[in-house]
Amino acid sequence: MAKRKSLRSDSCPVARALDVVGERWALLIVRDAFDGMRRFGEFQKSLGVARNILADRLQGLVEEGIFTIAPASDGTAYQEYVLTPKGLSLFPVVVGLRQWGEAQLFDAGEAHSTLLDNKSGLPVRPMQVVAGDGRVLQVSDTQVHKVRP
Amino acid sequence: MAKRKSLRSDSCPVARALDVVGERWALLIVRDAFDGMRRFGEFQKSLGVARNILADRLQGLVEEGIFTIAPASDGTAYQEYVLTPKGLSLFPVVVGLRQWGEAQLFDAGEAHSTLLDNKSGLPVRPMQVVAGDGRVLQVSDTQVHKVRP
DNA sequence: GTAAAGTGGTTTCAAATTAAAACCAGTTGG
DNA sequence: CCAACTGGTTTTAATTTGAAACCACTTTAC
Repeated sequence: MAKRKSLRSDSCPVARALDVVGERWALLIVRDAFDGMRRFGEFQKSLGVARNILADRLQGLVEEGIFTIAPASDGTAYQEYVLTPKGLSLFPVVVGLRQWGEAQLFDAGEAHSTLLDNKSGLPVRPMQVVAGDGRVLQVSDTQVHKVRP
Repeated sequence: MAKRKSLRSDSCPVARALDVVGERWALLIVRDAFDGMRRFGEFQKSLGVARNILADRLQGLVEEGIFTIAPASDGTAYQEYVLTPKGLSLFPVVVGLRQWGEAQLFDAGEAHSTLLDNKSGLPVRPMQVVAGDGRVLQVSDTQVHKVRP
């Protein structure tokens, strides 16, 4: 196939975002990091992904500033992959995907993991698009304001 | 390469969601649909994607129940791709990606499109993870409650 | 009514990407 | 100090991708 067209310079933020994290493994790695994983081997075991692919993706995510490489926190000479603020700010995206998956991709009665608020132990609220005055918005309540290309 | 491992049966909703929409074009097609596009040609022109790829992706999204095929609304014999409720419910995911892109992938002063509330004409609020009692949660305020695998 | 243009694909083919497995060097544990 | 662990890289083969050509049906223009 011809080389993938880069969307990095697209004026649409969705396109740019997907150019960076819109790949089979990227957000799963980030999800695992939200879950506390930091080591190459932890990600590899959790995801079952080929090691070369994982190495490539992690390097890409580091280049994108989503992870940083830090010395291992257990005192060994190994390294860890730690989320940057840029990576941490993907939290709402991953939670949105999680909730969509929970609602749309599981049979009734089929078990799945859930995201809980530590303080109350209860599930978090469904993600919603909210206007400045607090109204919950549907697609039809919004429009994209385009800038000149 | 070996055939891609399916995540369809993974107990993590994030993994299942990415198995369905975690592909370069899927959410861009959905984004265009949010923007009012319905015809094959509209998507093709907007995305610049090869037609065989677009045909394949649209067929997959129809099979997943994210789009339905409907007769053209302009009275011609052609067809249109219309979002189902399942597809419409991806709205918070796409908005989350948009806002992450806006915040992290544009230089200061670089123009980008924005999502506006029709009623006020103002940008929508940033997506946030919120607890039942209304507290805004960070990653560290939450944990995934796993079910038996 | 017919020809040209538009719509919505499918087919073909070369190049790029992916994955599995083997391999390897430095580190750690016993 | 030797075996196992960690974090990769290399090799190889299959799969996926994309561009372009092709095609059939529909609509529009004349």
